[in-house]
Amino acid sequence: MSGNIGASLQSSQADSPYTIPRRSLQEEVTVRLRNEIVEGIWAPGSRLQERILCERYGVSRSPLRETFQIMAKEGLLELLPGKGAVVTRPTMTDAVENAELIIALETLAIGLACERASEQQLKEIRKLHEQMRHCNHRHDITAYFELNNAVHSAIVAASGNAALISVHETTQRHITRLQNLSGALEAVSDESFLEHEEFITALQERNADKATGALKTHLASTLEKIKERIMSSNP
Amino acid sequence: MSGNIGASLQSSQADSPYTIPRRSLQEEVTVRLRNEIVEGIWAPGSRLQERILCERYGVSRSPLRETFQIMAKEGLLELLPGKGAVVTRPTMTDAVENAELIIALETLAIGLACERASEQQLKEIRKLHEQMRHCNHRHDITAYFELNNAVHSAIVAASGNAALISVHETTQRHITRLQNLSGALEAVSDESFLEHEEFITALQERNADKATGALKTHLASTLEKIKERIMSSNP
DNA sequence: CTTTTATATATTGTATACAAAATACAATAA
DNA sequence: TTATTGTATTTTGTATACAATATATAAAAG
Repeated sequence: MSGNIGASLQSSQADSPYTIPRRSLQEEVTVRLRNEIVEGIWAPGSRLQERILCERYGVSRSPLRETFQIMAKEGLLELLPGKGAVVTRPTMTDAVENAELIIALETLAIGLACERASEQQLKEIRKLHEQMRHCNHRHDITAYFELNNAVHSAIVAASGNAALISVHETTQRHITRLQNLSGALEAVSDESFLEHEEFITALQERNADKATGALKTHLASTLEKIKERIMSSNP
Repeated sequence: MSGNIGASLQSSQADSPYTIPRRSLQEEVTVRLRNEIVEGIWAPGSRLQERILCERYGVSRSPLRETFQIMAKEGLLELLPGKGAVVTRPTMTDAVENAELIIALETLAIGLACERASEQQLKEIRKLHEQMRHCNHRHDITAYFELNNAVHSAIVAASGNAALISVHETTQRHITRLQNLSGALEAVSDESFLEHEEFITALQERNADKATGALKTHLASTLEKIKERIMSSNP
């Protein structure tokens, strides 16, 4: 199997005299399983049998079970004692809850970023935003969507608050998963893009009030659109 | 050893014909180790050797290592590949970051609670608050502190947002740990209690604007006091 | 005496083994 | 047929075994 983590790792050694990669099998498995669940490869409600996944990734049960604990903590798996791991089944409620949460997180982040972001970071954010403009013109929804996540992550990163960054990452992942599962990519409209431009500009001006206001408006309307799409796809 | 989880669990069966407890050793160990780190029994920077903890809890390495992953995810342990688990060393920066985060979380929560809390929940919150009043009079700082956490948790619970509840729990735990380590229990002053009363009252009136404003004020001033205490205890 | 290197010990990362529980399935009774 | 019960199989929970890495200690070189 080409994706055999165990086999591929055994022959890999230090990449350079300075950097020490030292990643455990568990870390590799975590990244892969997490991505596969977020991408919808493992359907909600699926039972993940240890033997199957051990064979898939070419690892034994020990690292896999450690991964299971992490994924459960992240809310992607549910561990039923004595029964095993089941992929969580996101609901409309989950979507709303995570959206409410991420709005609060990003509102905090952009306010902090207005104070603390380096000029370099602001430039990078603007750059990503301009790439979004390009994708909007070309109607490249997938790239637009990925860039959008990248912009929001970059703003949170610019807040410099590690605790916030960590929570945001998990929350954003949940939302991405929901969008993948429902097929509801964020609406790419000129109107939505203009909202986006507004808080990016305010951020560059380090105008916290304006930035938080514009961001809240944008996220609220985005949430509404996502809700509509989910509703129409789940009749 | 009296705290031997493995031995005590082996003989424990279903508590009632209806509820099936079914807790794994890993869950038991997680609860215990987490509490011990939060309480400061394991000092920041301590290396947690598997053999030692296995003996302490009377379990083998498998459940312990699963616990390690969870604790690392929660930010209480750092897992150094090849070297093992080290108890994280909270910094002043961590305190500020978590405080910024929890303010945002609780602000969101109280707003949602104003809309969604049941009358029963509001009554319960008021009850806890009245107990705080009592502790304030008696200068029972420890009980006051615990009740304070309970009130804030209850408000978050009343938001009905599971994602928010989960993140808040972890964040509050970090802050509690910081207070335990620094010996900086929340300042119990009449002024602080009056601030507290203000947002509790606003919540009961379901006045979201007033409640969020009062809560923000209270948390900000609490943060300042904690900062002062940490500063003075870490010269 | 300090530094280095070699060796031994300890500790972790991963795999496997074993027992208990859950699931699947077939045989039997109603 | 449907329900039930007993049995076989699978799967999990936990413990242990083994190999690789890291740490500690001691010997040797400077």
